[in-house]
Amino acid sequence: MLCSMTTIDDLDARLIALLTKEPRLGVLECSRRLGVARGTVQARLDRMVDRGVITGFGPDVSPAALGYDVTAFVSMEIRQVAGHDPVADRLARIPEVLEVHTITGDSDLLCRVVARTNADLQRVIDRIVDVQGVLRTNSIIALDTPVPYRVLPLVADVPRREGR
Amino acid sequence: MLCSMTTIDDLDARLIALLTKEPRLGVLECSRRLGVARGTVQARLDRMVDRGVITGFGPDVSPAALGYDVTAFVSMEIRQVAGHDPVADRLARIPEVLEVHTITGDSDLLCRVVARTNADLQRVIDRIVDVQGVLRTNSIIALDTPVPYRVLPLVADVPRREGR
DNA sequence: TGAATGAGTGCACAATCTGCCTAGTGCTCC
DNA sequence: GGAGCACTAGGCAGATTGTGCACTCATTCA
Repeated sequence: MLCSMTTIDDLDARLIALLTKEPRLGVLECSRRLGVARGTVQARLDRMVDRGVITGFGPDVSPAALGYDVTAFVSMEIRQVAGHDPVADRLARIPEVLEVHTITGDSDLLCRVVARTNADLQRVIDRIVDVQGVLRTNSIIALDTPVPYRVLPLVADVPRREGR
Repeated sequence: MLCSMTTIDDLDARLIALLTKEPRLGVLECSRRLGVARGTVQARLDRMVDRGVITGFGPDVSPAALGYDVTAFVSMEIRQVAGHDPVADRLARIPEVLEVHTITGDSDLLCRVVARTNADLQRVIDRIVDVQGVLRTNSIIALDTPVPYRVLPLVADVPRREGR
C-alpha cells in the first residue's frame, strides 16, 4: 500500500466522529443522527473500510486494566548486517511488546512495551536484550499520558474533498 | 483509576480475541462461536467494559490512509516551572499530535505526531516548538512499523483467573 | 445535446438479532 | 442449610440488518 492517499469528505468525517464517540451505534441509528439514508451510511462505511481508512472495529483493550500499569519506550541498536526484520520478528514474539518501529537517529528500533511493575519491566527488557541481534537498549518510562492516543482531531482536520 | 488491577479468565480472553479478529460479530454469533449461552457473552462484555478492560469499540482509523504517511516521535524539554499539564493541553490542540506522554530521562515529554510529508513534518514541529513552555525538541522519524500496535498477544498471555 | 455513470433517497421484505425476562442448576462461602 | 453468583436454555416483542429496486440529481464525456 504505497502512499495510497485517500480523501474523505465531511460526511465521512462526521460518521467517524459519531462512531468514535458512540461505537455501539448501528447503521440505522447513525443514519438518523447524520440525517442521511441508511444505505448511504452503509456505503460510506464499506468504502472507508476497503479503502483502508477504517482498519477495523476491534475492542480497545486497556493494558493498564489488565495489570500492566507501566509503559515504556525502548530504543535499541541492533546488529545491522542481518537487517531489521529478523529482529522485529523476534520482538513480535514478546507479548509485552506492543509495537515496533524502525527509526532514524542514533538507534535503530523503537518499541513500546508494557509491564506489570517496574521490576517486571526489567524482566521484559531482559527478554528484549536476549533477542538475537539486539546490541544495546535504552529505556524511557512513560510516567503519565496526558494525551492518550486519539485520531479524531486529525480526522476533523483532514483536507476535505468537496461534498456534503 | 489507580492501578485498578483486574483479571480476566480464559473465556474473556477468547472473547476479546474473537472480537478483535471479527469485530462485526454480534453477541449471538459470538456465543455460538465460543460455545456458551448468549447471556454469558453479554454479561462478560458488559463486565469488561465497565471494569475498563475494554475501553471502546471505536473504528480504527489509519492516518496513513488519510495521507499522513509520516510518523515521528518528538521528545521535548519544557520549562518546568509551570508543570507538564499546561504544555500537554496546548499540544493536544494540534491535530497531528496523536499522543503525549511525560517521561523519564533527558526529555520531559514524548509525543507521537504524524504529517503528510517530511516537509509537512517541519510545519508540525514548528507548531510544537511554538507551544508556550517548550524549550527544545528532538525528532525521530519512524521509517517503518514492522509491528503495528497490537494487544492480542498480551491478552492471550495475561495471568488468568481460574474459569472455563 | 444526450447517454452513461456514480451517489444518494425511500421503500420494502425476510431473516436475524437485541434487550429483557424467567426458571433451573451447580458452586462457593458463611 | 441458606444466600449469592454465574451460567444455561427458552421465550417474546420490537428493532435492525442485508438486500433488492426504482427514481432523482449532478457530473463526465463523446
